[in-house]
Amino acid sequence: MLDSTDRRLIAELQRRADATAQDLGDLLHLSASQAARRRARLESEGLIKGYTARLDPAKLGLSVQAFVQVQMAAHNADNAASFVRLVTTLPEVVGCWTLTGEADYLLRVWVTDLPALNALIHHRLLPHPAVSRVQSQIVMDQPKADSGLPV
Amino acid sequence: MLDSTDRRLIAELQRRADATAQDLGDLLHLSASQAARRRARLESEGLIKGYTARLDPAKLGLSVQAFVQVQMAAHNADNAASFVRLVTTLPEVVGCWTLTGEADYLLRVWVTDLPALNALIHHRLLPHPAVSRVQSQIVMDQPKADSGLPV
DNA sequence: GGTGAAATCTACCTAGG
DNA sequence: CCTAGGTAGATTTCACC
Repeated sequence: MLDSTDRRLIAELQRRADATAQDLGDLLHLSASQAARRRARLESEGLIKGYTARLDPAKLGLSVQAFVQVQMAAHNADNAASFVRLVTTLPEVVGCWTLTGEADYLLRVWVTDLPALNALIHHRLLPHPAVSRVQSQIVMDQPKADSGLPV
Repeated sequence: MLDSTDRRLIAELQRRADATAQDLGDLLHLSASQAARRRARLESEGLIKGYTARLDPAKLGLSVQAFVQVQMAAHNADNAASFVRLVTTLPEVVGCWTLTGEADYLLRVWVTDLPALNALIHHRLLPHPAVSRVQSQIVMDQPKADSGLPV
């Protein structure tokens, strides 16, 4: 249901989604029509959920990336739903995860500068009634940028 | 140099990179040729670095996502370079950041199951001579998936 | 795996501010 | 002079063989 050619195909599409069917065929030693057919199948199966542009944060004026750990005052569904609603409305928050362990939420944020990070924390996150504690760590370096999923 | 139309354009391309010039033109109330020209300009300027496919982890058999904090035994350039080399060769590690604070590296990993996570930690990370301590937290839920950068 | 019609892109042209 | 819209040729996709 997913052979090694499919895996090489999706690996390449994670690297370069604008590859043409001809490009993919050349890479996989397949005809363009076969490569296109495989890609269409992976899309319709939902394995490929879509395509996105990779942007340069610096060229958007985003110089500070940080991870923010957020602890909740109480662990109930209302608090959680309300906080998640807040987080989804904040464009600077590009990812949010709930983890095992003590911190309730881990946020990944991109902001223009340090004052913007402080504003986010003190004027958006901390005022929320369900939030009890917020701890942020700035990203100094990113030795491995978001590579795609392992295939 | 980057007007509101450009911003709406890149926002849409983060959402749906396979939009045609016609689609983008309709959205932005521009002709297809102008939308295509703006996209080409943003690509050549490097603001759009490329395009990638978004995959469904579950359909790839990846059921466990985790964040792994790694502390180094000593803080010197050789150790760091050696560890970064290791990390870049591990496909399960889809992101690696160095943060302010006590943990030296934060890794984001995708694995098939919990044993695979343990194997990664105990057979790949901990045996590295520069690594002193490893702490992992499993992702329970992802209320906000990797949304694009704020534009 | 191949083919042709349809869609799309791209380079060039013209018009208007 | 710069930006927008239009057009034709080249490229790519897609449905069918």
